[in-house]
Amino acid sequence: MPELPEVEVVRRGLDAVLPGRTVATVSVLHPRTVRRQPGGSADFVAGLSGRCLGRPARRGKFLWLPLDGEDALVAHLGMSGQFRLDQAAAEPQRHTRVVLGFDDDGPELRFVDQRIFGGLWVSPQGAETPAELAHIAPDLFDPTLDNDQLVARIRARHSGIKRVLLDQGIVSGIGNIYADEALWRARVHYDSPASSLRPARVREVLEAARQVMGEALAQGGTSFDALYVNVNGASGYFSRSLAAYGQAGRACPRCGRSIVREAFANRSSFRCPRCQPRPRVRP
DNA sequence: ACTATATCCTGTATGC
DNA sequence: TGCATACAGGATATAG
Repeated sequence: MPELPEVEVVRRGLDAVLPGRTVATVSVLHPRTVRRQPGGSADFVAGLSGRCLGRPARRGKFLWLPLDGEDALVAHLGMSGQFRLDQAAAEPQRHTRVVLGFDDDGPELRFVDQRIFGGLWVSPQGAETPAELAHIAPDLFDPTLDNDQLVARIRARHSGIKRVLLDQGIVSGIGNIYADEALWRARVHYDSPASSLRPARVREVLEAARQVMGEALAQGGTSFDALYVNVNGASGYFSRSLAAYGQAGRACPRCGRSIVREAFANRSSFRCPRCQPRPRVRP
């Protein structure tokens, strides 16, 4: 599942190949992929054709490519979205949803997405920051992030700490994997009320999230299967470094107790029962 | 305003 | 073997 490190790997892959190239052809193979485009496929094609791409930017899990002029192509990978750069003659991947061809001999850009939770759209005047992302908070690597203000916002929430970490309007880029890993590193239970954590504790959680995502990025991201790969189709290697996420029944790398899996908000949460005991104050 | 949940989607794994 | 069910979980609309 692409979270900040995986999306950043993709951004870097696109950055190496796309800037300065001009879109010649746009094929929308599944309308759902452009569901956030006002005017649908026709407006998406019209908005991209003939445009020259700039350097890709990212906020949290969102990517965007400035277009010549002031607009931008915005992308979210969702659960299973991939950008692939392949020569036009190469066999198309199953679940290819959108293809951009260019006016040169370089590779075409394919958006492949099995589950279609991802999407693409053209944001008018979105080159600087797309208006549709106004509600997405800065991520932990954003130089404009105000860490003290973030700590205060987190502590102002009446919800469990993991729910708050996953709220992209508070801090962006963290998903289920890195939330569990950060909480394991900081030895915090996912249901600890955010408002009950001391500021220093919240800072520790954020620093743990920053660290684990930084390490994951250095290893090319976390891949469990072919659903997350870079623009060349290669997997990242961080899954072998996970301490908690997906490790139910395996020994906690710190204390040896068995990691447990628990239902959490229609999904799963993994923790060490000894390092991350349930807090006395229940939410 | 804030919080929680249902929903979208498809391939894979598991159970009977 | 075949069928049904659970599961993976991003963002968002909607309900409370």
